[in-house]
Amino acid sequence: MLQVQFIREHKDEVLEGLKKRNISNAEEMIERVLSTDEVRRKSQVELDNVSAESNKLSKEIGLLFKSGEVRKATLVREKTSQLKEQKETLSKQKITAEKTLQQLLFQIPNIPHQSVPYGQSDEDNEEIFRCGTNPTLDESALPHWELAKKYNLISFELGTKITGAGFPVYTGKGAKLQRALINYFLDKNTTAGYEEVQVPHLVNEASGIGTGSLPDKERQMYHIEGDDLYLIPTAEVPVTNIFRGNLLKEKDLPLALTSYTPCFRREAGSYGAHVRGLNRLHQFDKVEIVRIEHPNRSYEALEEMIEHVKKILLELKLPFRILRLCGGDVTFASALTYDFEIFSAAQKRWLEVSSVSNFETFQSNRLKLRFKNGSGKSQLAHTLNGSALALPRIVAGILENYQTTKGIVIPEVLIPYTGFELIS
RNA sequence: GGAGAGGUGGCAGAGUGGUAAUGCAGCAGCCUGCUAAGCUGUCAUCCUUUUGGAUGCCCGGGUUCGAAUCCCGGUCUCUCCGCCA
Repeated sequence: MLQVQFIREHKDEVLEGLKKRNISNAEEMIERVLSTDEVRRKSQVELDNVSAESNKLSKEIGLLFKSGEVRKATLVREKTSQLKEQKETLSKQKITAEKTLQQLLFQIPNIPHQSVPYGQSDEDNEEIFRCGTNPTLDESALPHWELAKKYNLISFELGTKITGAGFPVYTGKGAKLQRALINYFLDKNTTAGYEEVQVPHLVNEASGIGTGSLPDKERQMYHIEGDDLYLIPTAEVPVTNIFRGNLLKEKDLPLALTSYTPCFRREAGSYGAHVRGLNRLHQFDKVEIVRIEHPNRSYEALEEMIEHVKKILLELKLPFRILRLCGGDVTFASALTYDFEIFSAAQKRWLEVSSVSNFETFQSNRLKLRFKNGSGKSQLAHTLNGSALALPRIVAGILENYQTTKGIVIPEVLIPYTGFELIS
């Protein structure tokens, strides 16, 4: 959430940012924010004045009673009833304005970083890096869902039976490969300085709001009605919320955490051929990295995260590219996002396996996540996160790209984790 | 699930109707010949921004001229009992 003060003082910058996101009614939105803010401030001033007056009288009454001047005290007391009424109306006015403002602010996305390119959709994303050669498979090459069936690695049917579409069951070496990847990712992340944490997979409303998953994207999260909890769509939500409401010391920064969790997404309305197999699921596993940074070096941190994810994909020897998301594609809360896509050779398409973002103060403002800076003032920290990495599409990529006539070859770095070299 | 106790600033910790003590840490300044001590201010948020004012004691209501303090509802934590992986 942007700070009103920021919008007030950087109106043009905000408008430019919203334009980059192709928000057509940006001017109208901002005008409404500013006018509501004005109402809010005005009613606050009025309320403050009336309250000051009534406080003064209250004090007087107290003193009069103390000195035994009961009659005088009663007289003054009569005066206060009018003020009380005024106070009530003004306070209602103020609260209404505050609530309206809050709702308006909830609807305004983060301002994209200056390096974010203009664009409408994912087609306008800017490729900034490409690595590895796409393997050329022969005619008999199979997509991963066929391979999964052939080698008994994943059963989509079983998942459908137990739960529904999009909830696969991993079996035998498929399950083992999955676990190997999780351990491998966690090891890479902890070696790079991220502290491993295990967090709840259900979160409350406040946590959802804190990271920006609520209130706008309720449709993406599964909601547990009876207890009013949400299944996490990503570890980002519980992990970042560890620090909700914290006032950190400057020397505590940066904080770096990693966590493995399953992720639950409703993905309402997305069906069809390109969501086959592991391409898009309602439940999947992911290892996430999260950082809390000093604003001065959050973009440096973002670069470090990019390099880190890059290194992992290079080790796995999967062909990949990095995209800088354009204004039309960058997510609501993010200022700058880089997507990593691997090339899935049998499907002949790119699959997103990681998304690394800097949210600047957008989340920390909601979270009230601050630190005491050098001059003793509290200041909002920057939050960042990224996948390192999402499992299913990595599995898809390995199955497809590493398929041979003998079977599926396990990438070398994973062999210590799987305990086998070949799936046949 | 039942019973009891409790939730106060970054932290510690007073305050049981008269408007948030005190200590530690932090920040700024002053002073002082020794990595220290002392003094002053600052030290939650918002508005005005110059003096100032308002709000804020887990959340939401209520009583009162006035609520951290009293009443009602909720929530979380701790202790005990019960149940249990």
